[in-house]
Amino acid sequence: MQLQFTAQHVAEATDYEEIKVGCSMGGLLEVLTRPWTLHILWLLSRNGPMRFGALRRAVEGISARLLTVRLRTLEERGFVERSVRPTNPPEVTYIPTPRLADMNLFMEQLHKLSDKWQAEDVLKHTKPHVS
Amino acid sequence: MQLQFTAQHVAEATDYEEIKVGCSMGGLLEVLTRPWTLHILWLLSRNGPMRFGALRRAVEGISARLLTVRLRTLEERGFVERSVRPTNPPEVTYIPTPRLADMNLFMEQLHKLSDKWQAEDVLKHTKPHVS
DNA sequence: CAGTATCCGCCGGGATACTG
DNA sequence: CAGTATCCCGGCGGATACTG
Repeated sequence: MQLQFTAQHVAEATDYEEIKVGCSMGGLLEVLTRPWTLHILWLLSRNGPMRFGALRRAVEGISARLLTVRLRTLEERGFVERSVRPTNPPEVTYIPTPRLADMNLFMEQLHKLSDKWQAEDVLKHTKPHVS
Repeated sequence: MQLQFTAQHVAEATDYEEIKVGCSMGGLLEVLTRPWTLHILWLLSRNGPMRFGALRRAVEGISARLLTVRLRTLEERGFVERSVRPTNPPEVTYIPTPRLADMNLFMEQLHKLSDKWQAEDVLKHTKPHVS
């Protein structure tokens, strides 16, 4: 949209009450922003299929219980497929779906942006005064 | 890894433990996935500048306290600019920055995806059996 | 209007123990 | 290995009251 906003825009910034968060977007955001969720998706979309244990170790600090809960939700939402090999011991692998591949596109974009912004912030922080 | 930002008195009530991801992405995700944050950004990036009250009404269910906390963080991270007109009553407007405009790009993508996925899910639900 | 200060209830999520 | 069941605590965030 627009990059620059003038004082006029500020003055006009009144009655926006009618605009709400879109329904499908709202539900999606609610799921994606639960703790660890994006981290899990980020790992799976970059690494490809991962076993439960590997995921558990990669997502440092998460408990088994919560990882299970998150993966179940992601499975319901169609972001991962759960593949079980009933061996002994069992081997459960979580496989990214095409839907997750779609998400990977903009997760990479966000990753690039985060690098760019961090670089900007570091510059600003190490050079607080203009000489 | 993470920039130190201090808004002690305000932030201490919402002091999340840092999620370790090992790159700039981690700190960003940690901020963005706090409750309401993406909703706020989504609204601002679509609507342009909004006043505090309008934002409060648009982000249905959020309390004034938490909205303030979130906006402070977003200001520190450079996603919004806070503009105060010391009239009586005061008029405070939150203005999207170029950085938020960058984010808008992939938020729109995510929005499109969310619509697409919802449509898919509805189809799958109304047509459980393939004829 | 746009916050801030204070209190406090609730539940998300960790820890632990156990199973197929 | 990949979970599930249960208990329990900390702190997130809402509610309320107040101010410039």
